[in-house]
Amino acid sequence: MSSDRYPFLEIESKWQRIWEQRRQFQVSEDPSRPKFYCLEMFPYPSGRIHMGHVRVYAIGDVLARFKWMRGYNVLHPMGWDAFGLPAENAAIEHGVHPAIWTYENIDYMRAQLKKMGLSYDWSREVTTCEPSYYKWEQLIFIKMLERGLAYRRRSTVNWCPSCQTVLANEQVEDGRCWRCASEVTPREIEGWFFKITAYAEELLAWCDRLPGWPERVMTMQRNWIGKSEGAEFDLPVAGRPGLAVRVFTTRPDTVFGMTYAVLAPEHPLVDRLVADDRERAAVEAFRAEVARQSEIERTAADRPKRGLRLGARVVNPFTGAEIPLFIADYVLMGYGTGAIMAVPGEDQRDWDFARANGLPIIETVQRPPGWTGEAYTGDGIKINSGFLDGLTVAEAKRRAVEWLVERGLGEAKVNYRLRDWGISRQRYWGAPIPVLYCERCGMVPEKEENLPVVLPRDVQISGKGGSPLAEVASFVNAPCPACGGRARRETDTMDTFVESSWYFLRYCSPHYEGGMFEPRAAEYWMPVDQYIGGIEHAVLHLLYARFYTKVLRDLGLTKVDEPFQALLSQGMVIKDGAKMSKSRGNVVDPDDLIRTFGADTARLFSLFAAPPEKDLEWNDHGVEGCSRFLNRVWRLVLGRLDEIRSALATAAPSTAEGRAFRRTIHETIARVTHDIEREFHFNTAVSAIMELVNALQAFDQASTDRMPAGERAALLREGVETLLRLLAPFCPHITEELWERLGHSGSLFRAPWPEPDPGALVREAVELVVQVDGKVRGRVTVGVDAPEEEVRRRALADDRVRAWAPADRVARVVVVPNRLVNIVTRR
RNA sequence: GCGAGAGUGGCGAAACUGGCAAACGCACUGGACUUAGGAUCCAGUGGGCGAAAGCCCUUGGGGGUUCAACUCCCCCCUCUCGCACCA
Repeated sequence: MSSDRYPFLEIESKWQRIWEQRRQFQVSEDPSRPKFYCLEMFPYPSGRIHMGHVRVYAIGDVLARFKWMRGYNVLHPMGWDAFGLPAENAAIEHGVHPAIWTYENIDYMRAQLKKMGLSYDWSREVTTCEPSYYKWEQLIFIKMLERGLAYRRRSTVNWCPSCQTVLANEQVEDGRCWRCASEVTPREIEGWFFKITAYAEELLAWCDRLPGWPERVMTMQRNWIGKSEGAEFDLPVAGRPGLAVRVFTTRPDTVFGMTYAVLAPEHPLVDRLVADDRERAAVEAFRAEVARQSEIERTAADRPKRGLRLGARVVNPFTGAEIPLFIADYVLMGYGTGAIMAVPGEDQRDWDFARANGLPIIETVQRPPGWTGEAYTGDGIKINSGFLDGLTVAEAKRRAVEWLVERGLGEAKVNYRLRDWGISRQRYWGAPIPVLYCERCGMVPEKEENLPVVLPRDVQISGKGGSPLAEVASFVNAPCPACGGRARRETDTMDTFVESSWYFLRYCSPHYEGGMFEPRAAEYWMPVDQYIGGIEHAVLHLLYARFYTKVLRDLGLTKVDEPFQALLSQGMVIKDGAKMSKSRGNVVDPDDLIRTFGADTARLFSLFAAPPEKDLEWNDHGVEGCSRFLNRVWRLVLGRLDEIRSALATAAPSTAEGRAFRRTIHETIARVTHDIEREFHFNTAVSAIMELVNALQAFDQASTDRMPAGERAALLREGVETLLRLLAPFCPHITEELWERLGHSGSLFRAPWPEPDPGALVREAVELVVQVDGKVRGRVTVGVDAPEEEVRRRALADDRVRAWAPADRVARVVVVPNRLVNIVTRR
């Protein structure tokens, strides 16, 4: 089975060694050359790489090597997102220290990646759990603290009972922990936040200015930021001067349709509004009922809305009318003011609630004719709305806000769904938050010269809850940086998404000791020209990194507004229709794959089987096909080695057959270049290369006697050398080896990417399809750009065409130059 | 419910700004070479009718625009992903 295969194991390790010895992919800033920063999302060192890694790194490597060959100075780094919970869980389960577990995994996975033959500058490897790395984010934390961008507050947060820590909003999916899928529960806790909301508007605005990002991701980010424009104003409580319910609405035009108002159950005003013990008891019972529902139940679709009518009433300032006031579970304390005016005529939720509770419904927008729906949210002319009558919705919104502002009752207001990023984690394996709590001075940041605050190694990790750091006296007890008195260190660590929010900057100067990164290096390399990673980070890492970059910019550290120029979000690797997972037993192990078929085959298949943004269905037979293809290339080149080596470098064919073959070569160059550069359609680029191999083989077999030997050899050489160069980014080992065996001394990756020769692309003649009434009935061969009259005459002269379209029935002839002729007939 | 994307052979997929649907690969069938082959090479392979030449049909369904529609427009169906009481 293996005797006919090319010796991929030897060849691959040989070239991996040579590239490393030559430091082939080490780069430095070189202003004389255009730069290209190619980055794939760095992995978490979970233990072993999986097929998803193989795919994403193969995609990045094709791009990086392609850019190398096109003359770019390519930064292509790799590192480790090394802090995180699995390390700590491993410690709890197996008693191994998180650091040891992490570094062992890194060593293993680095070796695996090296076996893939990836063009990384390994001298820039970054590991985020090292003090020399997180030192700088501690420094930035202090600077953010000074500017109010980092702050501490008590709040209700998402608590994962299994991970024993707080989660950011972005890390909760369907009410469950993004990592372990446990149901999260609300918990009142003191914690640290980054003020990402201060950048909501800018993050949103730039969503329209990143054309290199997939629309899908931008839409998810826009929705996540969730900007809504409207008005905020007071509804005075009837008979309680000085007390008012502040409401937010995006539809100030509908104020005349307000028939009741609603507070969130936990709204602080509720306690002041209850009239007596009986009402208080009812409120408490209602609150308890709401609290019993889990997050998942609360957000389930079509949940009936439940509410409790309070004795207090509020006044609609526009009409002076007193309306009832409720607390209800469909109003959330966390958004807007935690209170709404209810307009059942124009809001479906209010409509549902009004119907269930027998409340009146007033329509304030003229329905379109034939309207049969319930609440109407479309555009139209205002009715039943006092001074707003006759206006459009947009005009009425403006006028209503003016009215509020003139009377000092309210104002225009923009709300965002985005919340500040909770970064405190009550866990050990993360970067310490560099602040202390002094008995006299209160909260005090660590002095810059004392950074890094190093995470101690010697801890007891029990998993019992609470940060294990709290038990380490030598860590916790430290002098106050302000007064020198007794202080206790913060024992929360930072969310690991903080490390990944700036690693791409660290790669620019990974050994720089004067700061986060060397400004000149970052100015040269940033932004990342092409970022590649999974869609699962659409509102996690990709939003945090954008935010953090803007913070660094505003601290004067970088000039870039956005970290990632372009984003390619690759699909999953699936097998038998489902994501690969141990429990399904459909996992393909990259080690096995590389051992059996070699890295070039593994790379080729993962690039060929599907376009990068789509899911890739793994198919063992398909892998064998790719292996077969590489063996064919191997035999093709070695079988003609002497002939090719003796040939002239370029061919000037004297025969039509030779010219046709040379045209195929150069058309392939154009196709492959276009597919890689413009579209990232590596699958079609590979198929074009396969077609070239087929053409080479056909030429090799057919041309032996019919062509001068020198011409044949020169064409074979041009074909084979072009093939190797086009295939090089995909399968770097076999192509380097064959390139060397052809007698080249330098690396293939120092050879320029081929350019199509315009002269070779010229055709003398083209075959046109002749259609009659849109159906193909014949073909004619004419000169390129033949005059329309001639094309028409030749098409009509074709025997078969005449049978379908006799001269007397021809109504019209459409000629598309160099493509086809369509003859339209009268019936 | 809202938003985004997608529906093409037995399978993964191609088809540039409307111009030969199914490139390339897998699988399958037949043949060659072989002691043998699951290696390699050659031929075939969307469906139907036909001995063949050829004819008809076919890109989720239905309409439309056009000389010409996988591609553009309208309606409908299905699937995937994201958001989901955000006022």
